[in-house]
Amino acid sequence: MLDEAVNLENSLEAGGEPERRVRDRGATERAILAAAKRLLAEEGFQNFGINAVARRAGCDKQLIYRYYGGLDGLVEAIGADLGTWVKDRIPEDTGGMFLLTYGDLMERLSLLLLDALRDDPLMRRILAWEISENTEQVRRLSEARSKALALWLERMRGSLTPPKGVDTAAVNAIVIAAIQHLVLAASAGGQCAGLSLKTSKDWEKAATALKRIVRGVYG
Amino acid sequence: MLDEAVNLENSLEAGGEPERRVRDRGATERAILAAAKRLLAEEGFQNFGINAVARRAGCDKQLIYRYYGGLDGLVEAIGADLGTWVKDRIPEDTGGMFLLTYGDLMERLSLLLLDALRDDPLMRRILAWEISENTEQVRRLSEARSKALALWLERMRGSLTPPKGVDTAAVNAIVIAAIQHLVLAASAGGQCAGLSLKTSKDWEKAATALKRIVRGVYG
DNA sequence: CCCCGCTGTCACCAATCGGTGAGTAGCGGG
DNA sequence: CCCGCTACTCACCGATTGGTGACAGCGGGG
Repeated sequence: MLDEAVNLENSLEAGGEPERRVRDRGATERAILAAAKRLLAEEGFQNFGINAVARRAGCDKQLIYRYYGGLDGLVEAIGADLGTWVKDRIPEDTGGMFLLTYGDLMERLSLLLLDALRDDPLMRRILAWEISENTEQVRRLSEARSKALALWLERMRGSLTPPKGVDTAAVNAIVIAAIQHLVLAASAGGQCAGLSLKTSKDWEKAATALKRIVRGVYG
Repeated sequence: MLDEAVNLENSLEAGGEPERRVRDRGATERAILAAAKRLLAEEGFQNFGINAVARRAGCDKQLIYRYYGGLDGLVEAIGADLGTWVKDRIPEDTGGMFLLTYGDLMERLSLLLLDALRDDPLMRRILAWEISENTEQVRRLSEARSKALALWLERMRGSLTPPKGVDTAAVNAIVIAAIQHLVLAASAGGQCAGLSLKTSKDWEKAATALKRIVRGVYG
């Protein structure tokens, strides 16, 4: 998949013979999808359009219309691809520790989510997109992302029962919101609410504070 | 200021006589700024451009170049205008309660910030902009917004000393991040991490959870 | 074998973008 | 009254956008 993308991309400026493309619809489709994902991850949703994707995929935009029915279909394909996100981010074992309290679990999950978002530019861009626009396109993508996140959380939680007397849904949503905004702000401007978020030392402080907050509610 | 803006805007489609504009540079400048702020607040940064602002202000874009030196200058003017945000949002008295603990203060501040952001579309759009782009334009605007927020927090805090043993800067940054993301997500999609944020009942639940979190760290 | 279909390319469309230079219109001072 | 300064408008530029129709070339089935 990646090889094909690179090949297609380079075929634009590769000197020498014209380097005729192989006629392989499947490969082209995958190359387009890969190019779209890379483009979105690297450049953001601002300049994400038919022309840009076609340019990066090294093919004509007409093919995007033909194979995906336009940008909407392509975005939908990206959303469908997001389902794989979960599998990649689930450690098989719990790292030797088991029989956790809910507090232990949420602390661990928070830090895992923080790290996962920190090195997933595509997810970050989608998150920013969700916040900035409210088109049908984005709504579908948002739904896919949300479902993936929910599934991830559910898998990680296992069979642990949440404590009583606390609105865990609301509390967890706020914790997740904090994590997401922290990562987004850091990724965009290197800081959040005056807190610098550049060096790994900065992130340690943030992680410590996050742990403290989670521990504060869940003991 | 508002009257002028409305007047200028309507002068486009107002039937009847041409409704000649008065030649008043100051008024035009203010009308442009007001139009820009309204446009940004209502439409977001996506379609925020010279043409759109001029269209909404009911004047030629050339005037924007002349009076503000282009979009950058106009954005800068918006940023400068953000300084007034603080004054509008500071209640004169502390509502009868004084001599608060730091926990009391942060709880109150959190809820105030939540509400303030909830009914300030311009601030929300700027926030979303900060997260989605990293141009010099946005960086300046971000700085102005950040400074306004910091000033607001400082004014509200008064002379209360923070507790020891806690990285209040980091913790507060995370709390603020949570609030901001909550409001942004709600404004865009009506929910955040599976938590619905539409009805006032939804928001009560969120506020309660937020209070619980703040109380958890600051006692 | 030829022909049809599928893959891929190219040329073109109207609309909009940011940006600029030249020209018009009205107010105020002499 | 008239002239000049200034606020303001208009027309145009090249670039880019999303979108469409026509065409080229290879390959497999009749």
